[in-house]
Amino acid sequence: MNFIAEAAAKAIKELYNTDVAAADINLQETRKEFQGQITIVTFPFTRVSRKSPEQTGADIGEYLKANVSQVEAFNVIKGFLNISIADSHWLERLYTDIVPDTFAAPQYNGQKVMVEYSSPNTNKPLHLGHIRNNLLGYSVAQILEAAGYEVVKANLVNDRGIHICKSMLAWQHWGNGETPESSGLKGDHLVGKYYVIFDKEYKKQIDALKAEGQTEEEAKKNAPLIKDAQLMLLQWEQGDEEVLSLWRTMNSWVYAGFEQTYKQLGVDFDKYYYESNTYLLGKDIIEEGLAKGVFFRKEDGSIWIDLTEDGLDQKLVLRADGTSVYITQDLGTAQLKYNDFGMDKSIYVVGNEQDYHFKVLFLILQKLGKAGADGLFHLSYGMVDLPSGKMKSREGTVVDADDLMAEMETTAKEHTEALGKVESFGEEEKSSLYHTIGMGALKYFLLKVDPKKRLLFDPNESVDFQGHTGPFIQYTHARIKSVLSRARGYTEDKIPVTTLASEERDLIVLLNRFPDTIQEAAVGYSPAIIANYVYELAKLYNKFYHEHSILQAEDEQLKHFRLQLSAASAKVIKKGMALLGIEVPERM
RNA sequence: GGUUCCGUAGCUCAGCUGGAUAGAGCAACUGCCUUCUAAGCAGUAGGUCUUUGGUUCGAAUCCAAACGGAAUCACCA
Repeated sequence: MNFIAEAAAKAIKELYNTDVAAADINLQETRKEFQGQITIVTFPFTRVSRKSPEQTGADIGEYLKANVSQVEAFNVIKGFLNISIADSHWLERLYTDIVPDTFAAPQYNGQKVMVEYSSPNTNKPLHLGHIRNNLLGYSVAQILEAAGYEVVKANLVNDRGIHICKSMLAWQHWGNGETPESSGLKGDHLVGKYYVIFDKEYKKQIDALKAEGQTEEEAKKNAPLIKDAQLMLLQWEQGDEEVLSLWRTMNSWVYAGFEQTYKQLGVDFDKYYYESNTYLLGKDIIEEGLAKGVFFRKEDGSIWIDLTEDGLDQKLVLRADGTSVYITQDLGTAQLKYNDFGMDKSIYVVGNEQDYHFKVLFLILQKLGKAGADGLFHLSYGMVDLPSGKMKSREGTVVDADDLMAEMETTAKEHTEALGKVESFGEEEKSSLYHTIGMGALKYFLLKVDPKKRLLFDPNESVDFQGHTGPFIQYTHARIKSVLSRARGYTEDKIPVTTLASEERDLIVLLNRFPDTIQEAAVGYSPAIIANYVYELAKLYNKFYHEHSILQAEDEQLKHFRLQLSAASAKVIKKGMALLGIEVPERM
């Protein structure tokens, strides 16, 4: 709608002899209770017009009508100038922009971006919080790609550390050689089971020591199990073959399990990083920082950075014994990623509980003057809470990812069967439909909310299938496809329609906004913007569908026009949902 | 205690680069399937936008303070 802003700027120049940049003219959509599609707020210009808001609006309106061919009419209500754009302009948009296959196709912007997401620990299965992370990361990657970036999806697997040793140790003690095959358990669940066992036994030992008179703190340190776990970690770091071999075995179980879950979720990665390979990185960066005077060494030999001038604290970056801490690794990994891909931007999809960590990490990289440091971004999302509060894996109050997905499919099946529309479907088509709908409901539920906000999930209240939901949008798509298939073909030619019904015009106006919406979502790293847009589109299409007959339109030409409009709507719904990682069925 | 984030209808959320009478969905109530898929459409009801100040022609939106909630401030990751 740039031409309106430019014309309005010209109008102000000629009418009031004042220069206003077109970009400074605030255009908004006309509210639906008024005539027109575009509204200019005239209050800001009363200063230069020295007239009332009404008169100013009328002046500019007259000018636009006289000088801009697309402007057909206008009305002024208080300080609002509502402009009606001629239907010919909207039809032009439809046929030259929206209908062609190239609509909203990515235009490479010359930039490369890495999106790191998922980044699981290998000692327990994925839960609902990980699902939000995975869906966000995958969707943001799709959105950035659609916005013109070259995208690398990365997964940094936390496959080492004390937590994995805990699972390994418990398995050695109480596993009796159990394997995924022998137990029938998915590998990640099997390993998770031993993590829980470790914790239970560890607590028993703590209680026993406390009964002997030790304090809680002492007991936690002195329990034999935790000492064994620490010893095992040391052995792992020294390359003890027995420990390494068990570690490899158990990790391979977990990976097989994760792969299955990722497949169900429909997410994937271009590059895997493993902490077992990266945990020693970063030490050369510490040296570099010392040399540059960014870091300093304390008397005990530990190395720190002072961030008090930036409103933060002093932060340890290397222990006195020369071993890494979390941030040491992350410094090294950031460098490794940049060396591998040389990306312009690097997005970390990590929960907001790590806000402080990333603030520090990015600040350090900037102070070191690292290439790419300005392109770092922490996509910080809110935790998923249950009505009872936070999910805690040790207390068993987590919503397991695999269980939840299975439940969603079952619920989708029940809903669908109750509606009795799938009698003609084959078994394979049915089960694939249930998966599509169940995952659609879950994904949409999680993605429609602003990533920054915390999310409340009530396991007792099933995810809806009606209203502002994934299945509603999927249904709208299937509904359009059904009409299109009944039409047995339609012309691709431009139909010489002259006037549009209001629902038709509204649809074109909304479809026309899709490319801008993608950009907006990319800038804000927000799938929620896409989710809300697609919902609005589906809602509007259903209104159109209800108000106007397509196949029984007044004449052949109108019928073809409405079929084209319907096909365009289906296309945008499908593309929009794909940006969320949600599939859309041909029929349901 | 310091820092950061959040507070919109009974519930879940949009709206936040300041603009018209604050919008959806769920739940409740009312209509609409002999007509292209009723997982739909239309309607009724539901609001001190946490509170108080400030800036402004104009504030849910910006600023400040208070209240309420969350996270974080580890030689854990």
